Amino acid sequence: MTHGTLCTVTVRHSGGGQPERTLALLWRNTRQQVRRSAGRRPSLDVDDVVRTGIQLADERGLDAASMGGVAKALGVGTMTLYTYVPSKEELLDLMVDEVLAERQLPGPGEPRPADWREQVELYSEQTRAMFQRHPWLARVSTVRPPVGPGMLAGREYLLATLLPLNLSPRDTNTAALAITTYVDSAAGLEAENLLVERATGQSNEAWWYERNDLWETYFDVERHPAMTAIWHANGYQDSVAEAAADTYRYGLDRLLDGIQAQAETL
Amino acid sequence: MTHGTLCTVTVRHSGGGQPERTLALLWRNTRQQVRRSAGRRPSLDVDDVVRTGIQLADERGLDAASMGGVAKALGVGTMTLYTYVPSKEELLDLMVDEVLAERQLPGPGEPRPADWREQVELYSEQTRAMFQRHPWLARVSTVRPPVGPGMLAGREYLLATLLPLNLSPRDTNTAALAITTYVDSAAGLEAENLLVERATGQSNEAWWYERNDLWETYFDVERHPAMTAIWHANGYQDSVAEAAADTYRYGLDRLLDGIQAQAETL
DNA sequence: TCGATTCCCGTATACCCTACGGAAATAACC
DNA sequence: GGTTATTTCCGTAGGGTATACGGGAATCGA
Repeated sequence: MTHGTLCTVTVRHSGGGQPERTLALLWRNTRQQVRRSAGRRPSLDVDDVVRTGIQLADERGLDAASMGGVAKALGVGTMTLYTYVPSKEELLDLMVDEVLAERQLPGPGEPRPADWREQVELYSEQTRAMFQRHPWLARVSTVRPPVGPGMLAGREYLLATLLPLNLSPRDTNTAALAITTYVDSAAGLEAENLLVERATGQSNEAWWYERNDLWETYFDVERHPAMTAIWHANGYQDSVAEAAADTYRYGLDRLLDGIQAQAETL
Repeated sequence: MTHGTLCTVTVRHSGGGQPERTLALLWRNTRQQVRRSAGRRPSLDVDDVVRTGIQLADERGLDAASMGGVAKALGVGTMTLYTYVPSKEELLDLMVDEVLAERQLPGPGEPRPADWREQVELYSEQTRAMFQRHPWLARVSTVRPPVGPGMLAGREYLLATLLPLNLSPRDTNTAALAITTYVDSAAGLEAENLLVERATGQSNEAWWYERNDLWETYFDVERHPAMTAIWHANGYQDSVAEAAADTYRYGLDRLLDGIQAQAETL
């Protein structure tokens, strides 16, 4: 491999048959452990493993957070990790919920912005910052997510934000899902752009420039009049990063406009 | 591995340094080939490889579309594929653009629905159906996408749809990006739910049922009043599939409402 | 001191992608 | 027809991944 970078992404279909163990790990900080009596003392702890995985993924991409990589960073044998974490799937679950919990969202009873849109804004900004800190999140599937404290806190906050709109309970839930779908996806795209630039060492602009042949050799103006019109009207952003940021803002604003309009006709 | 399934997903950061070759492959059907003079006759053809990759991914998941798997399905040695396709990255690019091109969207001058919202609807339904046919698409990164005929046709159609709204050129483009972001993400989530059910052999409802401990042991009603309220008001859908479908519809409708409102105030 | 218990981890298996280089087939030319 | 250039075919090997297995090492209670 010369320039291209290959990322292998592990997708959690979590549990592997022992959901109780996974839940206990996810919620490990809400119950205190029973000190076991006999046996060798552990040299690590689950949080060490999870933290190291996150750090490696942040610095060198999700690939670096392999079982071997994490073990080496911790100075232990690869198989040692399996005494702390049942599998790579679970480790990824734990990493995800950990960073979800990093978002600073007010809990029930705590002070928050007055306007519901500003509250959603807070959610969206915290989530966006999370993706910027941990761009590998964009590569992790969100179906059957880790149902840990971080995920539940996010859902709770967003639902609480929407309750005052007095939509039907069903619509309130659906609106929250629509918002998270959009925010996660747009923020993930934005972060992924950064990640790919760092991982390949090539700017997005250089990538497009390499593909100049497209416009000169293959692009047919007759078949793409709208693209051509937008192009000539200078409708395309100068950089991919700018386009991603604009899209994020614009789409979220329009989505919230739509939800607001629906709430006001009730 | 007992129950859990691990998917390794290859993410294209395409090109690997030879963008001309990639473009030539993506647009292979728009220029006719020059018949080479000497040398052994090929027993396959790029389309055979791409089609087989798509078929395997459809039937048995993206994992099955490995170089070895595709080669075996074609009855050739693994390394033979490399005479048709420079790498796995490129193969995935070709698979993606192929299925993007499957969408039946009217080109310039061809008849289409009168209302712009119905036109967007057509785009969204075609895209959604595409994700249902090829759920592995949800696992493929869309940054630095394959700029082939399928992708360009989709962008052209959507932009043409939005032009009559008379937004600024910049906003027209941004609105199109916001729509594709939402549609791809929501449709991808929906398809992925199906995929995971098929891959694990476990329904989403069974998955949640396995996690009953969450509510009984870990869930704190005090810290999650909004979730609890929605729950008691029967706000949660009965099935994950239903929730995904509702979210898709609701979010797209509100997003289009927002765009329409903006267009009408001009 | 002697289990019992727990942690540590080397080895082996089964995948993955792909660089390399030689064998086989074909066409053009002499 | 023989030679040569060109292209396809693909076995082997190397380096990556996750993890099942089983034995060795450490620690506590009795």
